[in-house]
Amino acid sequence: MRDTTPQGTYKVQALDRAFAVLDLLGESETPLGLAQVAASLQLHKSTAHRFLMVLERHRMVERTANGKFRLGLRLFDLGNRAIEQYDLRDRAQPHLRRLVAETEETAHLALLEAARVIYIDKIEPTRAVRMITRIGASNPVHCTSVGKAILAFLPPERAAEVLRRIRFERMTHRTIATLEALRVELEKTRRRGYAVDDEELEEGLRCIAVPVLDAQRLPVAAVSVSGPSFRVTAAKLPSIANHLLQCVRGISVDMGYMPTGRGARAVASA
Amino acid sequence: MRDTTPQGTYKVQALDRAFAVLDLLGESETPLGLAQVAASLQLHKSTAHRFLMVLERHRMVERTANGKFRLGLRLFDLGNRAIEQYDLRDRAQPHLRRLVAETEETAHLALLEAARVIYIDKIEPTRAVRMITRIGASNPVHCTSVGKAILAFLPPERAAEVLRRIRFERMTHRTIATLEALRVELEKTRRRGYAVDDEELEEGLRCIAVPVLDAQRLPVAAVSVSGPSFRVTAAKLPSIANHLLQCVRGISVDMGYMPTGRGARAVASA
DNA sequence: GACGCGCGTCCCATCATATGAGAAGCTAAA
DNA sequence: TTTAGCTTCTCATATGATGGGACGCGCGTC
Repeated sequence: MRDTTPQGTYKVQALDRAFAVLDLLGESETPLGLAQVAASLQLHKSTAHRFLMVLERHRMVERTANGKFRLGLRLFDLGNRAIEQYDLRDRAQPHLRRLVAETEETAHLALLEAARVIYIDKIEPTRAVRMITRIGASNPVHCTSVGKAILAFLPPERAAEVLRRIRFERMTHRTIATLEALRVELEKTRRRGYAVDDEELEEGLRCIAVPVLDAQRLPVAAVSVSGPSFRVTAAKLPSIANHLLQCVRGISVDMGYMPTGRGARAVASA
Repeated sequence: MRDTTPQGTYKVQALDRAFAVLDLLGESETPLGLAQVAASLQLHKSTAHRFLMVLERHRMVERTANGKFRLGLRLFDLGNRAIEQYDLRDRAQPHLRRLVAETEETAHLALLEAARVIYIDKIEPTRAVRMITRIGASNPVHCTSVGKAILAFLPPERAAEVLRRIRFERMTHRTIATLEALRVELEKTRRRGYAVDDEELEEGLRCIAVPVLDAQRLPVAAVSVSGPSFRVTAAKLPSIANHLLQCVRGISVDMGYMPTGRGARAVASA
């Protein structure tokens, strides 16, 4: 396994011990007494006591009515801040780079907002013709592969909400123009596990996308590969889709959404 | 006087510093560099560096691509374990969902800690405008309905303890600003059995809350319904309060606080 | 009631530990 | 190339954590 612990050096005994206490309390089903903590971690009573008091002052642990210790709510607070400021973008970037290297086409990372998709990152292959997309820009869901990828795997009620909001603007002669046609297309997307935009947003541009699923297997974003139709041919789609699936799986693991690297296919659940 | 300041003593410098680092990163919108951290906390570069390396080893912080630091996912993990131990949240959820279905407004579940309330769960109606509250966040007791709901039903000596700690920050022009005014409000809350926050935290936001009582009839949490003042009108309050009371009664039963489903009204004991 | 036991709290002399000055690296911009 | 700003690393020092041990409390047993 690629070890992410480059240096075992850098030690602060007090911190290692304190975190061991938190770990222990986190593992334990029930609150633990001072003596139990001290014994489990081979700490002297007085040492354990001091740590617990300090941790309590920081609300990292708290005491139950009978004086036992358990994890405190400050952790809950910090934890929520951690994922909040945590952005998908930084995590996804290395995976996107690899994807671009593999496919030699442009990759996008996008989020769904209302009935539009917003591109939060874009990676281009070095020698490709520049695409005109701008990070931060948005497009309607119904004519983008990222939009369809997210929509297809959203729970029905949330998908319905988005569908209601779509105004079927026509971008090219191939743009999906009706709710019914879109429904059919989403079903197709679910079955094959990836979404395709075949010149529906822009003439000559073909894209393919898969959703990034969170721990609840809900799509939080989508990754796409886009390129000129003459290079991104129908025959190549399955192979590109495969790279995409590997890519989003990597992202999910890095986000902590999937416990291990192996897990089943990221999509194709329904 | 019997000091409630449990311990100003008990110090472990290393821990205080480490938690200061986590606080800082939690406050900051963007990831911070080593130099920024060291400067903000008046630590020496090398000290800050050592701490960050250790924190990183424990996955309490992580580094962005450009080497800056932000909170790590271990905190998210521990934070979730922290609330798991109160299984209040899990047990309450179905009841909250029903409440939201009935009222079509946002419901919150909150705990009291020190002189603040911490939101541990939030359920939003499907088509509501999203509220900005973040799970894990906290607010002062005196300007929230959940805070007042808990405070009003706490035994006098424990309530006094909390009251002493309140710093009457003003959030809107309606925020309760004095201890006396708050006392009157709490008395009113006790009499009618539910607490109201009438734009005291945020302009245009009205909330109503009732406490969740444990087996000893002591409040352990509170449930609130919040919505824009134009929808949550004064006329609707009694009806919403009724739904709330049913909701917390259900929670109490599920938690094993009340032997049967019928028991008397959850509140209105005093 | 007295005793023993387990547990949490507290104190303080000792020395292991964290500390921080500073040097060395690294990268990007001038 | 130099400079500036940042991170990484080393090491002698004394600060700050450590843990032995005393104390007190509550509980169950004799």
